[in-house]
Amino acid sequence: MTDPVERETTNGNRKPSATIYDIARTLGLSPSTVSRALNKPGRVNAKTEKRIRDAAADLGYRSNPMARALHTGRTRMLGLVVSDLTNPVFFSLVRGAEKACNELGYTLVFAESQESAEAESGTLDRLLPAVDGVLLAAARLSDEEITTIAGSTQVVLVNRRVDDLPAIVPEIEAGAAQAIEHLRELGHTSVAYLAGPPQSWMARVRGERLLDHAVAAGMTFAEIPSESPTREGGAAALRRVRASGATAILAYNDLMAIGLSRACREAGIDVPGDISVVGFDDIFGADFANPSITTVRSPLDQAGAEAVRLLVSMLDEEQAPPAAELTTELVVRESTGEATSSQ
Amino acid sequence: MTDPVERETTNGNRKPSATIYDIARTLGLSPSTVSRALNKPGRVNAKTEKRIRDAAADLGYRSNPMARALHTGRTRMLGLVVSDLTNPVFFSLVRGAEKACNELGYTLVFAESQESAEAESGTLDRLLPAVDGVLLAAARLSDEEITTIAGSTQVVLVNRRVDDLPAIVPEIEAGAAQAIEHLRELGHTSVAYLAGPPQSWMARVRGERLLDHAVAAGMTFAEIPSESPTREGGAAALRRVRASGATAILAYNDLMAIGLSRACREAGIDVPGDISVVGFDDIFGADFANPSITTVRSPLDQAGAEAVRLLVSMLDEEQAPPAAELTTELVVRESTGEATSSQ
DNA sequence: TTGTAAGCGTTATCAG
DNA sequence: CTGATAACGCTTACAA
Repeated sequence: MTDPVERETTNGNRKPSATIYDIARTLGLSPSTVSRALNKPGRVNAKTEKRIRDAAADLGYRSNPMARALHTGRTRMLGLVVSDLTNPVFFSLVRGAEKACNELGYTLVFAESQESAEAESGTLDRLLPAVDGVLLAAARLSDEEITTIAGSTQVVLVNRRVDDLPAIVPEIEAGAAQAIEHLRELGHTSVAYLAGPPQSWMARVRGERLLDHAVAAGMTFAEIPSESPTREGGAAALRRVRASGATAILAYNDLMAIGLSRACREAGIDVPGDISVVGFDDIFGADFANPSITTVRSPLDQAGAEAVRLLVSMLDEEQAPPAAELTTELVVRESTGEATSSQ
Repeated sequence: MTDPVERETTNGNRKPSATIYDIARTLGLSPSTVSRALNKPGRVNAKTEKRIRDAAADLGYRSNPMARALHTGRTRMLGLVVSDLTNPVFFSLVRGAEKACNELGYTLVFAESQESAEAESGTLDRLLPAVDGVLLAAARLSDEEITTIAGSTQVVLVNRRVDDLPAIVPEIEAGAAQAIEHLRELGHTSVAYLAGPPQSWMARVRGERLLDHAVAAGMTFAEIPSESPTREGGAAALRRVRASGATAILAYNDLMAIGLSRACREAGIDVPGDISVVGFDDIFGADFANPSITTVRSPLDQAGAEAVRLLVSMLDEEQAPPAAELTTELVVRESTGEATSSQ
């Protein structure tokens, strides 16, 4: 086992990279001095520090994160758990998170909590002990599961709230208000919410706020259940959408809005001529869909970045940074228009 | 430092999770027995093994991957480096890779090699020592940079070739043939390739193969440069596209195809009436864009999964698994039509 | 079948 | 300012 040749075979072609011991040996110093020089600049004689740095560069030294982690208990890795990579909303989230991680010197570890919690537990079991904390953007996890996770590691929720756990959630109230106001201006008096999955916190809350504002605007409001928060789910809801008699539909997300408006057109129902459709999130494609989708944009990339910053500040036991406002914005496109009195 | 209270404060609320020592102690066994029981089923008395497993579950034990890695040299983490998360092609890649990782008991670590190699080196420096190997789907990395990386860790390239490094690349030849054949059948005799970035291996090779087949089909072939492989890049190429006089455009990717065909419509040029547009990849949105895009689909999710499997087999020094054929498929939609003799 | 002990590469404490 | 030395949690000869 101490035989270098033996190690090499188990290592594949990965040459055993240099350690602080190697540096120490070639310089006739002690490993602890090397460690200090590399991590605590200034606490070591300037000249020796330089010699050490040069030697390190020479040998192509890179500190072994595992060894460091073993001692410090910190891996400088953050986990990101999302529920469904198929949904483009997560792209911006991932992107924002990855960017912030980089800036803060962290590495992003990735997991998709597909399907049931059972199925994914293997993934989470592997993920959790490897990271200093996790971002949870997993609508499918139950509150209990989340509480459990929060018991064993630092957690920041994204797009969801559970108890008092730290969470980054773009404003929902304002978005609902903007959407309803837009429809009101167009003369709609009868709207329906094409709901997301009942287990989804965000889907429920959007529905609630939409209801609030619709009522306040003196509108008729119906809630239409759906099979899944996807394009297929949106399309499949067509019958109930028609049956509702509403002149405007607020879909839980853009995926459903796209699916629904396409299904409408295929059924000979004009969007927005016969019916208006509003989505949420402003995902990739909402602008070039046919019709393009009027939507309430959520700054998910910012949310990802904010969540990372919050998590890191928690790890460092600092004051949380002043959370940037994650404001929502109505983007008006082709899928909404004047209410038709006919129908 | 041995004081538990002291540790707790540095740990935040993360309760110091149980170790094999804890299990050993509560059971009056030795740590090595516990380790064996958990990792080498069968090499320990069945009854004690059960006791150990129960105790482990009881204490909520999870093995510390860092500690294990320190000894074995294997972290069971794989890196995935992509060049630009903004491009939806990568979604499927990430998804496929994540899925395969799960199945094989690996964890996926994620990095975006945005911008120049300089900027990202910090990221890579952090990533490389933490993983057992990397998937490189980074068109922006130079061949030299890739060779360097391959010198220090196991590497599998995706959608690209460099020297003899292991690579997963969906068939290109067939895709080019399919696209050209489709246009030939529609009567096009004059086509142009809206090129991707010259540094991109895939962009160059697609151009070459397209040229081969266009020539073989007796077509006129022009290559149009572009600013960037994005929707904006596609739209910005409109002038040169018109100037080319080609009746059909083969865009380097769907993003460009979408951008171009939209720009055409806005300029009053009908797609496919006046000009046909073909894309590559079949990204999310290609089917609901307006017009929907005829495209050569690459199975990027399969590619991601295959790449992971290949990498893992290399790590285990096994025979590479019989690589599944990554076949390409022409998806005909609205953006292509009969060639117009006018123009 | 089980226990003992060494070592993986760091960091941190405590002397010199 | 620098050098021993003891952890960190786990695996694996080797011994019992």
